[in-house]
Amino acid sequence: MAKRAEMTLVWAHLAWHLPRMGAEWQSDGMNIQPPRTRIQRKNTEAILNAALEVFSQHGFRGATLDQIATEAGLSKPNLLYYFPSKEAIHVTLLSQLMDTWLDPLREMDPDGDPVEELLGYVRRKLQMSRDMPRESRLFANEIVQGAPRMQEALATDLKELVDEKVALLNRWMEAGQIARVHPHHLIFSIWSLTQHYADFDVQVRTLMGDDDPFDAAPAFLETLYRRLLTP
Amino acid sequence: MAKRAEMTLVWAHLAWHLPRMGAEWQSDGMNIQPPRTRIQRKNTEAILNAALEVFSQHGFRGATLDQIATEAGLSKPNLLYYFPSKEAIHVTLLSQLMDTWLDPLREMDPDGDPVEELLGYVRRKLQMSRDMPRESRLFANEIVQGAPRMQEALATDLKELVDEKVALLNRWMEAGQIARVHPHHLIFSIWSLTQHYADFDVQVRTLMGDDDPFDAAPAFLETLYRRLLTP
DNA sequence: TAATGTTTTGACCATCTGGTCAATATCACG
DNA sequence: CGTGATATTGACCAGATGGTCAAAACATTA
Repeated sequence: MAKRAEMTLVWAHLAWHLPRMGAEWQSDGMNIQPPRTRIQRKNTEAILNAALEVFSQHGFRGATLDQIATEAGLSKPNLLYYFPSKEAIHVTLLSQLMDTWLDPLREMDPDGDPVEELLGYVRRKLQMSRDMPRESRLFANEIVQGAPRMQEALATDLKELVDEKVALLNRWMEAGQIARVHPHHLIFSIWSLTQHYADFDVQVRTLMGDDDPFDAAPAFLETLYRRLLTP
Repeated sequence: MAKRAEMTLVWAHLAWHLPRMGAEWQSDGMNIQPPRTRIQRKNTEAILNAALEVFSQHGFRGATLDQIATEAGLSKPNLLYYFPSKEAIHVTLLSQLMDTWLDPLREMDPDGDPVEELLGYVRRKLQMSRDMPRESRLFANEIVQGAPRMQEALATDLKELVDEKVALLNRWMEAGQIARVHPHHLIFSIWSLTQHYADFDVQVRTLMGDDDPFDAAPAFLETLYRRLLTP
């Protein structure tokens, strides 16, 4: 089972600012607690939320620290008190959200009914496009532009998880429990079909007028995948 | 039949620079010829090609005039001799490519065999992702960020064409020639499944290793749409 | 080749933007 | 309440970037 990528020392930089720290958690080696004071917790949270908003809408380069700071209700220098650079905010966001993003795939259960497991995955993924469009667009922006800050994660964490699930799909196909299709392409199809509703939201809504795309999407995707996968 | 969007006076700005012009084409009212001299043709072409490269990779905000100029083999002021601003280049690119982008959909023939027409559309669209990934990413960048410079075109030209094809799909479904599915979602599915290979190229290739995604994609999509659409 | 139209460029400018820093304000706790 | 730790800010800076301009170089053609 692919492990969740560790949240590797996202807060390490704060150690720079912070003169010396209470022994109870300094001595503890790897076990560094993220935001320590009440204020730190509140502000880092506000910053990451603001950054998600701004980065997802304008991309890394198109976002400015001033925008993020304003959105977070802080001054720019104050922002930079919590994160050492614009890039650090972006990287933190990406790695922090990576896990959440992959959870639906992780949940696909080798012991469940194959078609239902896949349909469940599709459903969860669609739900995520509906509930977390900003996260979807954050990743879309990053990957469309060649994933300059994420290739590492793609080649390691993501690949590991995908390889594992591809193997599972292959087993299901060999057992005749789902139709034989190219497993990688099957997974890509689920990603593209579901994330499309978040990433291309403007286009979809412009073309559908008043209809909410998410009304009919679940049924459409269920039909599609039942017909594709039923052996 | 939805008309091709007119290339509305993309070159109008050049009229500013150009002192006075020979009567043979000045007097001709609307009929302004795009690049007039040999050099103009060559340079505007080089600029648009360079801009496509740079914008598709970095997005509007992430691209710089210097990058585009260098890529085009010109100096920055020289660039601005041909286009009045960065935005003008971007807009020109978008509207110039819009037509090409929609051609595959236009070609879907009301009098052909429905399933084959749709499969043909899928095939053409996939081919375009393979042959014109930069164009795909240019649009992806624009739309993910809310289509700030394209909403107009989406709501008019694109909507008109899509409405027309949705009507066609509905007729086919009522005649029992293809399975009944939500026509808008059907079209979106084709867009997302095919463009995914261009827009998320890095991710797809990272996960597939040495396999070329475009080897198996046609068969995968053919299977998918045959199973979905065969009544 | 002179004259006119066209293209190219170096130098320059204003603004934006990521980031620094020293000083000040606020907080937490003995 | 005092004191050290934490948080916030105004002023500032350097480099990047979109864009201008006048002058120079180059073409074209009469």
